Amino acid sequence: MAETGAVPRLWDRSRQAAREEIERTALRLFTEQGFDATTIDQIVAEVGISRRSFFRYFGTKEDIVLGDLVAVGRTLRDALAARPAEEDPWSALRAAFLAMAAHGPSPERRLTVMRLMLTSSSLRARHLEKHLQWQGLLVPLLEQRLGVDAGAAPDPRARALVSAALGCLDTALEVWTLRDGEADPVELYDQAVAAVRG
Amino acid sequence: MAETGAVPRLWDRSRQAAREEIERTALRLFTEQGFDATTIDQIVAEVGISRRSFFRYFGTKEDIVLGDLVAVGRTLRDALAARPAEEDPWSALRAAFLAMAAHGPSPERRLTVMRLMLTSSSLRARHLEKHLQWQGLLVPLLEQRLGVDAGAAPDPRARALVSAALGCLDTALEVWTLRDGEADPVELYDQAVAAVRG
DNA sequence: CGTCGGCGTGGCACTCGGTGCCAACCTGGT
DNA sequence: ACCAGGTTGGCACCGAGTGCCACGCCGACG
Repeated sequence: MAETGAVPRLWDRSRQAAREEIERTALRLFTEQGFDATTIDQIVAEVGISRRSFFRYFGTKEDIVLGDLVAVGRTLRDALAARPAEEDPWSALRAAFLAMAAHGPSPERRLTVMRLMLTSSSLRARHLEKHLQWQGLLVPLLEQRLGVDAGAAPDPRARALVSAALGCLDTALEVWTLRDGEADPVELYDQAVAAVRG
Repeated sequence: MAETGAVPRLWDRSRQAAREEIERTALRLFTEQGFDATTIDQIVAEVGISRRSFFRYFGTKEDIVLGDLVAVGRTLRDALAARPAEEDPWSALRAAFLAMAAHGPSPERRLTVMRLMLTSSSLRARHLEKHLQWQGLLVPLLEQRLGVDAGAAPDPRARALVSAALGCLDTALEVWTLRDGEADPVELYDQAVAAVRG
């Protein structure tokens, strides 16, 4: 009860190992037969754990693929908060995305995940929900940056900026995936932003 | 077998009436107790039809609120296709949105729907899926407009533009809802676009 | 007028994702 | 040896959907 999160306790390691084994097996099945066509029962049968235990590692089936959305959102928010206040919104958001990307998974894993996302609409939907969560974290920071009065009537500007920037990010990653990871994601993002700001 | 869809047959009217009654009852329950907390069983019990029949009127629970996403998408695509080819993308998309809005529901109904959407994440997710469908319809038109070679490697520009514009639309409607429908949605949309293109 | 055929409907059984609850168990500390 | 916290698995259960089939209403046709 005294301490939480600071010291990684012993069993954390085996727990992490179990998580990773579930993840590996599940991703293999997903790519083999498709995300929607793969059932939880299949996964737990191959891993050798019970259905019930599976849900102690992953809250939902989509979480296996999407990972910890909240944690990534927090690093994104922190990265944005760390940018100088005078920086214009698009530059600040771009820098924050770059900082987040540094903490992300390997390109191969990201490619696998993105390929799955392009084929399963339920997965896409959850992914978009994640972006909404991020929006909730980023909008206040951007409103502060724009000098919006927090007490006044809701203002569309910060929301629209965050939404557009996340849209550019998604677009860049989607095109990157369609090109089998051959192109530079940052360049694709910049092209997307340039087209939007036209 | 000879004819489909052209002549509205007799029973279409009562079928339409049934649909509307389900819709009314469901929307009332949703606003009273929340979307997620309302079960299909509750709805069908109040309307007096069977569970099985409900699913012949609405494919999913979310469809009651969201309506026919595909049909709206088609009118949106047609409206965009009808714009002159020289028009710049943002203006063309704006005009297409306005044309779509003319075919939309009443402001009260839209306000109810939007309020529900702001409270249920599953509803939001399906709504975003709908936008993805729209994106699939609009992107080819916009690529043609931008002179993108359809056979070449995927290009992020048209995708980003559509995504950003839809984001602005959503933002405008969200803020409009947060202001209880008092503001002018078109003005909010223009503010959103201006902030993005800043 | 009787019957045939199409169509909506209801009911049943089933799948799948997800949750609450509880008993068994392992493991480390006293 | 015993206790406590945490893990696991099994069971029952819920809610959204789907496939299948039998019933019943209706209009058409002989």
